[in-house]
Amino acid sequence: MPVPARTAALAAIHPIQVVTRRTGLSADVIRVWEKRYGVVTPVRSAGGRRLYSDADIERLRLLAHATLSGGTIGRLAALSPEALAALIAPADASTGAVTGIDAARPAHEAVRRPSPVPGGTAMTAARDHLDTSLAAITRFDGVALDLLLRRAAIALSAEAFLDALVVPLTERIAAHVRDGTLRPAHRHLAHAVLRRVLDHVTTTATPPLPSRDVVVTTPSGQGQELGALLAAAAAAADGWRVTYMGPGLPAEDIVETVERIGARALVLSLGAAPGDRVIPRELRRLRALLPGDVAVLLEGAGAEVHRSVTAEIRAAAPRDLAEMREQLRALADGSDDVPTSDGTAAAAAPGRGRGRR
Amino acid sequence: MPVPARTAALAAIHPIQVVTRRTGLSADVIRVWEKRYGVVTPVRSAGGRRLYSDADIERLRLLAHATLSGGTIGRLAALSPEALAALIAPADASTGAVTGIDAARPAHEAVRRPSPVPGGTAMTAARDHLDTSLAAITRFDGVALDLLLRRAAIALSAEAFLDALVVPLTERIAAHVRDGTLRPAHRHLAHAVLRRVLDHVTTTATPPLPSRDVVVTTPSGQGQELGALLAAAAAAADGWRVTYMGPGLPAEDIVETVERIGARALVLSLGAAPGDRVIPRELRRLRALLPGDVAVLLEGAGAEVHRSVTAEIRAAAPRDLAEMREQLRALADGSDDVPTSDGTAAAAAPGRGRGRR
DNA sequence: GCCGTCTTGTCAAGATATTGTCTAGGACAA
DNA sequence: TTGTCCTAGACAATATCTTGACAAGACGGC
Repeated sequence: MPVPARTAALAAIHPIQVVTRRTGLSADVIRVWEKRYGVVTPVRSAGGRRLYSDADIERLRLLAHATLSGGTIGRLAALSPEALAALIAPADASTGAVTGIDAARPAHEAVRRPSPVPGGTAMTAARDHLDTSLAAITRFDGVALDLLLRRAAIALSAEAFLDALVVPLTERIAAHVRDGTLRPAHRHLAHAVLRRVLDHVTTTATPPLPSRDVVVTTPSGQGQELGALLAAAAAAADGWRVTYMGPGLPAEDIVETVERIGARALVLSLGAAPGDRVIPRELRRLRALLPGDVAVLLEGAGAEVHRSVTAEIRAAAPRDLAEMREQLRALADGSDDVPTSDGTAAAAAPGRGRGRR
Repeated sequence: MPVPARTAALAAIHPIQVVTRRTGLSADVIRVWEKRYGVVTPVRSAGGRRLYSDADIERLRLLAHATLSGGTIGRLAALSPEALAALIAPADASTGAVTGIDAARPAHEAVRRPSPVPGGTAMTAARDHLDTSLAAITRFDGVALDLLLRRAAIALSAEAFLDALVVPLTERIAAHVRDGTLRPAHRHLAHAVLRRVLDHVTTTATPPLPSRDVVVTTPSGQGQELGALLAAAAAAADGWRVTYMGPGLPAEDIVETVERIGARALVLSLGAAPGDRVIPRELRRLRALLPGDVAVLLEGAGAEVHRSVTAEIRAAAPRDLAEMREQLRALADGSDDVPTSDGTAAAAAPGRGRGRR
């Protein structure tokens, strides 16, 4: 195996506690795996303490994921990193993306993925994270929440993190604020942290190499950006190169962004704002200005509210993140059609070029 | 290891207490780190007292943050600033990104980074960053901009990064959009990236230890959050523990946040919105609800616009970041003796040792 | 189905290593 | 004089290490 020439990455300097955080394994397990199966061979400090390299950590994390999928460590321990990755990839491709981030190492290869279902274990794991996160919010501990979420993003797959943790978390927060268990200030704090973490997930999960481009934003008049960030993170974890533009973009600027980037898809996040007059107008203007072959996805509660306009501008309206993923994938698989919620094919006027420079 | 002749331009003039304030480390720790691990080598005054340069402080802050993630100071101390930064922001997927994209040129160029912190040339260094950043914006390259800014934040000191790069950059962008050289879409892109980077700077610069707390937000009706993030980053770099709450917070929620956290100061960022009726009302409500010993600072163009209210609610109105820093520092110095009129959560009483962890 | 064996994660105890804080005695600065 | 800073050493709190034991499942044979 070729040795990467990155000094920082080579440095084997992480004490076991860091490995604990980044792999989700207990220190005991890490040690016993080393002793019984020789999964890694960390160097030792002068005082005899184990010092792990990023590569060690990466391998441990791969193993941890692989065992979650059912294999026994005794057998997996002998496998090469490639074999491990191959084993995990079919079950959970997003791992590759998120993994690449922290370990700064593995390639961004397998972006394809068949079965989206993370599995029952991931759900229960996510529930734990959910409870601890809520506890942190309750005691108004933003730092702890930040840490917990980042850790969860690593421990869980990107998909599980978003679907089984972030989404339920925001819903629970909203519910608690409604029934008075939490104050609005709690929600603000949580949202501030969530924005930060989601932004982080998005940028780190975004594949560096040229790939399918998608622009994510919120139309003019929409201030709520959590949904947009969620969509951005989901798209990024799914192998799209995301350009996130923040909330409240006028139609002209959206169009210009899409054209300059040459994006194939545009995801707009719409909060529920019944009776809103601005949004429908912006959406119509958007479709008029937008190249015909750019697919438009309306994410969030607002898509339901403005359903007639949604149909009118030939936009897809995924019900949730899972549906959005499917539609994005359909888009990526070469078909220019995005299935709309009611089944009609949306978008795609392949004849008209988009006139890129 | 080349030993660069230290330019007198970057005066090493800070006594240890300033370092204490700006890093969140106790004087004991700073001294013992120097003695045991040689993390910095401050010059001495005629009387034998340590005098720290800004670069020293920056390094100490990086180290303090790096230890937070679990690394042991004994090993971290030997690391280069680049390696440290990579450790703190393991999310360096963007590095891989650009490396991969223009892989045409050898990676060495990126690794062999130049100029740590030249004193008098700090401004020229910042000018370079400014130009390259503007170029990235012009060609609509958000990924490159992100990378450039993060690098600059490491290469320059936090102060220089904010004052000599970010602030001028936003001004130049605004000017270019005005005169038509850049499109609004460019500005949106740049702001989206800037928000992300500033948020990152804020969190990484915020001292992990209990220290003086400040809450940064934007009052209800203010959507623009770049200024608030800028102020947050500046305060964090100055040793305050920042709780950033995002834009558009109603007075009640601001007050509740301040009280729950036990913050000593509140920074509100106000954009220029002449004729605004909501802001003055919110500000008055705020002062009425807020504990009397909480200092209020109004940052941004809006403070000028609402000058009468500013005076009425006994708020400071710094003209720029430098002035805000001064006022914050004065607050930090003076309040040692100021008794808390209200018995709420005595916060961090400085002076004696502060509890680690 | 039942029972022994193997696998695997967790825990305990006793010893070291590492690190932050504190004390004491003295010097310097305003 | 008073407050800040310096050095050196002592000390307490964590983190980690090693060895060994053990419980819960998984598995295979009867």
